[in-house]
Amino acid sequence: MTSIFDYPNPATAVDLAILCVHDGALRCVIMRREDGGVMGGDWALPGGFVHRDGSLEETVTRVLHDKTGLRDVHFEQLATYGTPGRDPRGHVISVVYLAIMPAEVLIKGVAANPDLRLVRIKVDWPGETGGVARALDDTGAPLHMAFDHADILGDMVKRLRGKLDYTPIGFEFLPPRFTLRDVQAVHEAILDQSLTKPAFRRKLLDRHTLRATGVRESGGAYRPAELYELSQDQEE
Amino acid sequence: MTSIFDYPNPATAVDLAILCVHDGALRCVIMRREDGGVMGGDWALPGGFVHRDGSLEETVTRVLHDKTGLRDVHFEQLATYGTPGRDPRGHVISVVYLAIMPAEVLIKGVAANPDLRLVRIKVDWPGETGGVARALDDTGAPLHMAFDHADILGDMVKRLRGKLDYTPIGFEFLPPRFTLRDVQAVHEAILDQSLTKPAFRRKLLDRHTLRATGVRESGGAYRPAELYELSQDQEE
DNA sequence: TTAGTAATAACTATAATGCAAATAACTAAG
DNA sequence: CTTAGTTATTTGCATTATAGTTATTACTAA
Repeated sequence: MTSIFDYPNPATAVDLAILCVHDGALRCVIMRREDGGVMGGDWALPGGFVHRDGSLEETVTRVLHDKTGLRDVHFEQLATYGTPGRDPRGHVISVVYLAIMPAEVLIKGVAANPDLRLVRIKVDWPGETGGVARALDDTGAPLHMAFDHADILGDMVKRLRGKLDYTPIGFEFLPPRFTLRDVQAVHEAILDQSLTKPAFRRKLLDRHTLRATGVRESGGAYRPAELYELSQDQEE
Repeated sequence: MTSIFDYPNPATAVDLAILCVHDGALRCVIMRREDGGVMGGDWALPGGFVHRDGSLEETVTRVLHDKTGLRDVHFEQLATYGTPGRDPRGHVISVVYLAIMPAEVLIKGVAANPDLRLVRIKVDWPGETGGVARALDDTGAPLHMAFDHADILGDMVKRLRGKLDYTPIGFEFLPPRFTLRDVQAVHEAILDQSLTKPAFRRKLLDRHTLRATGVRESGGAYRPAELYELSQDQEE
């Protein structure tokens, strides 16, 4: 019997935007391309092909672990990109996922693989206008992204900005216990604008049900901030 | 040379949620399944496979035209579903798109194909909580959806509700000229709750730059409402 | 003990929103 | 020609949310 699988199908891949917020900026993991030079691009999002009878989520988990050694990370689907010609190897449809975690976790994962770099993501448009994003190295020089990955990173920033106010996604960038200033730093990095402190505090305490732990930050000079955590029912 | 295309890939399909608002309810096109009986489901979203070197957008246009005869319709990506076992024919990854148009346009398209029905979509959860949706026929009886299509319809409602306030997506359900009451009817149908008229007017005239045409509704009894249109710069 | 700094709280002004009523525009009937 | 009936549109007010400023508190370091 003839099956749809006997016809030439495009291949399906999963690409990951592995993210954290560090030093006041949104950062993403990019990977040096092995077969570079075919196009101009030298850097790309880490990814892998979806195997027959493997789920998209399994593929995300596999790619994430293969590249960074990390497990048990929050991820969610961004969008799917399928324009022919976007990959010079052939027709590849990429389902892109965001993987979000605290900076201290991701920095360890990136250190384990010399092909990976954790770069600053910068956009030239305000708010949720949309457009491409650039990946900047530590000196501020832009790294050229392969395929349509600059567009994908732009869509990623737009999505994060849109969800930040109405969902608890910002907390995925933080460890289980965090100060309110930490949350504000995450929001400011993603929105690329400074926010007024008291207004932000109140909005936060209203919208997401945070629980004050009573425990305070330690080690720093000056007055220590209180540590908060998400109350159980809000943790998705 | 060995290529990734020599390995068994899952097939990629595009499924469409073809939508309008009519008679105070959000409605979607569903299709009688040819090979029904394999699972319990008899109705599904119309779809088609993505051909090698064909783009996702081309596939959307093709499926839409093949099933309804319609062209030049607004569409946008919802999400991608790839759990193995969701389709009994084999491992199929579906990229789902929303296609949105005025009711009078869609009703004509559905009439052209006896396998299609335009059914009311109903959810049991408030706001943007999320969950499954049900498809109801004209008598209010639920029609059983095949595969994971009830989940997809639920995600669709959630997405529409989320975008309604912050994007001009609601206007895609309306012809180029419309009354403010028409816009309110679209919002009420999608949100499944009634809104207060003056507040809704103001929000609309602030957020989206509408232009009053000076022309008035004709034919109806009682005071005719003024017709508005989107001002050029807001039309996406 | 005291100065310095950041976290937190209190206060005030402004803007957004929700509700209720009043006015305007039209049809249809007397 | 007038009037009742119905819906569109505008207006005004009460309420709530939001932003910005200032004061207070808690801690470190000298």
